[in-house]
Amino acid sequence: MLEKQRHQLLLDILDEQQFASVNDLSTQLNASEATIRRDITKLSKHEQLRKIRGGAEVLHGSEKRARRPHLSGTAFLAAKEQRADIKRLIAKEAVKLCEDGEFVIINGGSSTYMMREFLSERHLNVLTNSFVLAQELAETSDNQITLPGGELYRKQGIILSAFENDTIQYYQASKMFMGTPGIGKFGVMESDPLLIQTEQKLKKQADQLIVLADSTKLGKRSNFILCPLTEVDVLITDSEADPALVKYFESENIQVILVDVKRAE
Amino acid sequence: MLEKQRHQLLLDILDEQQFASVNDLSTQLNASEATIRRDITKLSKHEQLRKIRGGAEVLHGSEKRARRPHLSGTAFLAAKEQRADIKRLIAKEAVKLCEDGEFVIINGGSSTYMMREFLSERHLNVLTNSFVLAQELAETSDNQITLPGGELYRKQGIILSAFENDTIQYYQASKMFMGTPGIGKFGVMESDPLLIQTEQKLKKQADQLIVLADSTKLGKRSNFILCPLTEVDVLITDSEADPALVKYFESENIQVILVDVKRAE
DNA sequence: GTAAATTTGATCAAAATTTATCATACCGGG
DNA sequence: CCCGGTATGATAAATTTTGATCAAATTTAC
Repeated sequence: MLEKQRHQLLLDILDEQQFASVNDLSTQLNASEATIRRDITKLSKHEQLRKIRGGAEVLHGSEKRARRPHLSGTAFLAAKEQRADIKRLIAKEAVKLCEDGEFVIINGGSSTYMMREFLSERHLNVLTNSFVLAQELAETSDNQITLPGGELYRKQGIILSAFENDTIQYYQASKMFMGTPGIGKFGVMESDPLLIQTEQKLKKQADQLIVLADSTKLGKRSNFILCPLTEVDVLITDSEADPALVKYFESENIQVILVDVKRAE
Repeated sequence: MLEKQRHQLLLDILDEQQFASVNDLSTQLNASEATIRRDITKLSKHEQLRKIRGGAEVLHGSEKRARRPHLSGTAFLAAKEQRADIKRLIAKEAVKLCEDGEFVIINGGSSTYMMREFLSERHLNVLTNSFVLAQELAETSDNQITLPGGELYRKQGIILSAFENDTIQYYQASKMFMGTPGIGKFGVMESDPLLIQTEQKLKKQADQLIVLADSTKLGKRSNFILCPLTEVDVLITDSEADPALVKYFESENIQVILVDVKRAE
């Protein structure tokens, strides 16, 4: 049987039963459990089903991908495909660091946007300047969502918070997750000057700064320095990171978490 | 059986019986009591049921966690269909009052949400606490959009602006468009107490207050008074409005605009 | 009030599931 | 026909879930 065919049958079975175990599917589709698992993993990445322990379940109603992508023209949604699998793993690792009930801050960007998938089952209090992330979380999760006030910046799908006294200053979070275009010895970079102010304000409200940056971002320069390296507590990147740089980051008291590239497709 | 499946069945059983003992469930679901206890503990953490000694009971009504909040299912989107044609005409009339380049404020609600269609061709600067309107305008128009900071209130698809000093106070608009559940001699009403503060703050920043209310809203009471009638400058309603009431509003120096119901179909 | 019965939470070993790894089979292009 | 890439099945190691046991806490019966 062709892979495509098997996927279709698998989805058909799920539609009828709501749930299906790996074992069931393996029997019904004449494939090994390993293959079924790979199928489920792949299909869940394309949001055709939900992967649960022991098998899979259907997505009901609006979770299904009939939904049009929000603010489809934003810069990062276009760039989203690049290294998406690795960013997804990094995002997964980031969400793992959270406890339910915790207050966290998440900035805009493609890496942090990937966190949406893993946040959907969580119950956190999230402050984010990412309008598109807020949209996703509003529709697919029960997380409490807080937005800073400001102007919508369509190019990036985020909210620019221009004023001194705003919602942000009333928020106190234990962690801030920050995606960045580059991080190196000079610090964490930002390419868009309009964002710096908002992101610096966000950072100020969190106890701990966690940077998400795949290995291509390491040592990369960009236009502006957002903050020095000393303010970074944790860096999540992938296993292709230059070991010398990783050592350097660690010597700067940054906890470096590496996700395995090979696990990405 | 899969864990997730068992959880689902457990909740189904509970829905029917209101209460179920650990022993019962263990028999019905073919699982040990230890497992059932773990299930109950987990589900109660997610606020899907209440854990009580000896078993579990359902959560009724308001205790229940608002079910998966598809913003598309917010209260007003459900009510949207009611008198949609008339609301649409009222919204059209409202947008006609705007000049390109103007700064306007729009509150949340089904009437004002209808403005999206007519705003799509315009170039205004819009401040709105309606998250769903902001989404629409972001995707279908070039209007400059500003949002107040605050917490997302899924039930109404709006942002609750809880803090004194926030983005709103920096915004100065020539007009505010306000949808309301009722307007009468006592003033403009609001049914949801959580919204009053935000809407009053919004109102304060606009020179002119324009109320959108189809004829069924006229003379209708609701829970709370948002503002007295003296603060209303324009009322847009439909031709089925009680002429006596219209006269009264006009005598209070309110400009009443009537849209022809017959044009709606 | 005390004793008996029941329920609970904690602990731990067994069972099931997932992930990681590898050898093999398959496929289309040189 | 061989080669590189991909898909598959098998296996081992790591992780999670489960069921059983038991002491502690709570309720019920007397």
